[in-house]
Amino acid sequence: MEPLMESFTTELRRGTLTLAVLSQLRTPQYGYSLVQRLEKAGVTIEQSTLYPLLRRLEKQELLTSNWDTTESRPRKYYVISEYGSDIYEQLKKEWETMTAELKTLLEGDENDETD
Amino acid sequence: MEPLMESFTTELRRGTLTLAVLSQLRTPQYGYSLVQRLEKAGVTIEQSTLYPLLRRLEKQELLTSNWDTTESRPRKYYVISEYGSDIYEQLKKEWETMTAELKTLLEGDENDETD
DNA sequence: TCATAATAGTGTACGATGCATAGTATAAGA
DNA sequence: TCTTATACTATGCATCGTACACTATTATGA
Repeated sequence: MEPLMESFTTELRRGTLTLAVLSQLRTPQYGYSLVQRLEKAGVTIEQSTLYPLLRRLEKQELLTSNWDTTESRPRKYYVISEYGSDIYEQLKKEWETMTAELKTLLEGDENDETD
Repeated sequence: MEPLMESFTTELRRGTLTLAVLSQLRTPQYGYSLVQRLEKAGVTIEQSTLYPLLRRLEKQELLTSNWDTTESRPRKYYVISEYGSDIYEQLKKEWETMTAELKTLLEGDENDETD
C-alpha cells in the first residue's frame, strides 16, 4: 500500500483497537492469544501495539491481570474489570454514534457521483 | 465527561476527522465554515485541529487552496484534488471494512449480556 | 463611541498512541 | 541441533488532536 494510505489507515484504527481489545476480555486472555484471535476477526494488531496497550489499560484499572505459571509457558492473563466494562459500554456507544454520523456525512457526498 | 473517556473518544475520532473533512470538500470550503458545517452534522472539530489538518492535506496534495480577498474578509478556500478524491475513496472503503469488522466483534461480546 | 463578540487565520508546545526495532527466554518440531 | 513458534519487555520515533497564545478585521449593542 502507498505510504500515505498506510498512515491514514493507521490513524483510522487508532482508538478502535482499544475497543476491539476490551470486547474480547470478558473471558481471560493473554496477549499472544489476543493477537491471533483478533487477526482471525480481521483486526491486525502488532505485538508492539497490543502489549503496551494491555499494560496501559491495566494501569488505568480497566483490566486486571495475573500470571499463570502452571502451564508449559508463563502467560499473563488479562480480564476486564467492572470499571472497564462500564467504560467499554460508554465507548461502544460513542463509537456507534460516531459511526452513524460519519456514515451520514460520507453518504451525503455521493449526491452527484461521477463514477 | 470523565477525563479517561475524553481521551478515549479523542483517539476514536482520530483519522475519521480526515475522512469527514475530505467528504465535504467536493465544493470549495474555508476553514471556519467547515468547523460549523461539520458541527451541524454532529462532528465537533476544534479550529486548532482543523487548520493544521487542512494545511497538512494540502501539503500532501490531497487539497488545493486559494485565498479569496474579494469578500469582506479574506478567506482561504480549499477543494479536494483528483489525487485527493482517489485517496478519499480508498480511505472510505477502508473505513467501511473496519467498521464492519469491529461491529462483528462488538456484537460478538453480547452473547450472555447481564444487563 | 467604545467594548465585546464573532469571524478567520497562524504558530508553538504537549501528551497520547501505533509501530518499528531490539532483546530475553522457553518450547516444539524437523 | 537448528529453526520456528510462543510469550513478553523496553526504547525511541513520528503523527495527530488540542490547549493556548496571538494577530486582525467586522458586526453588534449598550
